[in-house]
Amino acid sequence: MSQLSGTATGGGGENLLFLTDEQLRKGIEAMFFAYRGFTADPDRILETMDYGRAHHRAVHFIHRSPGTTVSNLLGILGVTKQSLNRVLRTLIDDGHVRSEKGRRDGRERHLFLTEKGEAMEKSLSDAQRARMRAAYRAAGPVAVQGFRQVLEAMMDPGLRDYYNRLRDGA
Amino acid sequence: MSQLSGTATGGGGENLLFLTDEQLRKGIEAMFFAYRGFTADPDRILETMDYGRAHHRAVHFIHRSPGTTVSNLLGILGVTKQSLNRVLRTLIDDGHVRSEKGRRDGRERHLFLTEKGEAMEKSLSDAQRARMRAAYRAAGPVAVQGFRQVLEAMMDPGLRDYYNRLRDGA
DNA sequence: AATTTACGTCAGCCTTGTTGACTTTCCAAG
DNA sequence: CTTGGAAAGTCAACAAGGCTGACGTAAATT
Repeated sequence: MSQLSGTATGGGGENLLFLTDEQLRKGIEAMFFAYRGFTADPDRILETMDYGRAHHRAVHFIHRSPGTTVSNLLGILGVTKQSLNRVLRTLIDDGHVRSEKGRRDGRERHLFLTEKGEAMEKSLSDAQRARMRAAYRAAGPVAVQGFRQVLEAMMDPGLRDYYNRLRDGA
Repeated sequence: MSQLSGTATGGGGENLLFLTDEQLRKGIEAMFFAYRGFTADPDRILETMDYGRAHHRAVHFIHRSPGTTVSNLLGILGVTKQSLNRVLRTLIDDGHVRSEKGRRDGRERHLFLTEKGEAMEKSLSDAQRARMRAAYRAAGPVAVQGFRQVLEAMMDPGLRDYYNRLRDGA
């Protein structure tokens, strides 16, 4: 590490004019530990119902975009249809998701949460939002703005498009 | 969505005085998509060497804290010793990691990267840092500050302690 | 001397990802 | 109207990487 960074503000080391490997490494570790926290609460709930993170992801995006198709979901989640199908199968069998044949295009299946599914989604996202809300409150509005900016810049372009399409109401 | 937020700045909707479920959901999705980007580059490299994310995590923290013990690593990674051992076993067999019996406490095993291991770590972290650096550059120093603040607030307290201990040089 | 700690390992199980092959259904273009 | 290709579902087999439980060994602690 160069002596140059010795001039940065003591404790925090917030001088980001040059992005040292040190500072980048801290960001990497922050992502790692924060993601653990991010998933911890829903994970605990999912465990009690014999579901996993994969189910949560599917439920989240079906809730977010009711009537979305399977191939749409495949694109968002980035898994194979066999993998998704296994998860979707159990969700449908358990009465959390309803699959409806497309009226315009009969090959497509449009996915919806049932009332039961919506209730489950709510319990999962309530837990996740609670932590997010606490973090937002603790960090403040300016930090939240920066948080989102950095995350968006980290996404793969293709996924960023998905993200923005969702954001603007797909 | 209440009409009240209609007064927020047009495009961004950055009024975060009340944390709506909408805004929190965007943050949740941002975490999801960004984490995918975060792991994408190392994942591609790891694939070529028959390693997975688990190996990357182990290598990262051994590089970060050379001489760290197995139980230390267990605490940081939050997996069982059987799970970690499987990964560690292959890393040692492949000559990426060296395990050294403790001199003060002979029960402990201190873990180090070999030269080969350091080289691998560098190729992985170079890739990950490149994306992080680009994101930091794109978002700017203020955003980076906020990014870190929110992430830290999202961590579980126990993991936050680990994070800070690492941060301040363990 | 007995107990506890740190580590390693065997065996078996589960989730969630993968590939490959095959079928059904249906839209659209020739 | 036929045919090609897209969307979906399914079967089978496999791998990574989690997990639990049980057991063994060396070394520190009491």
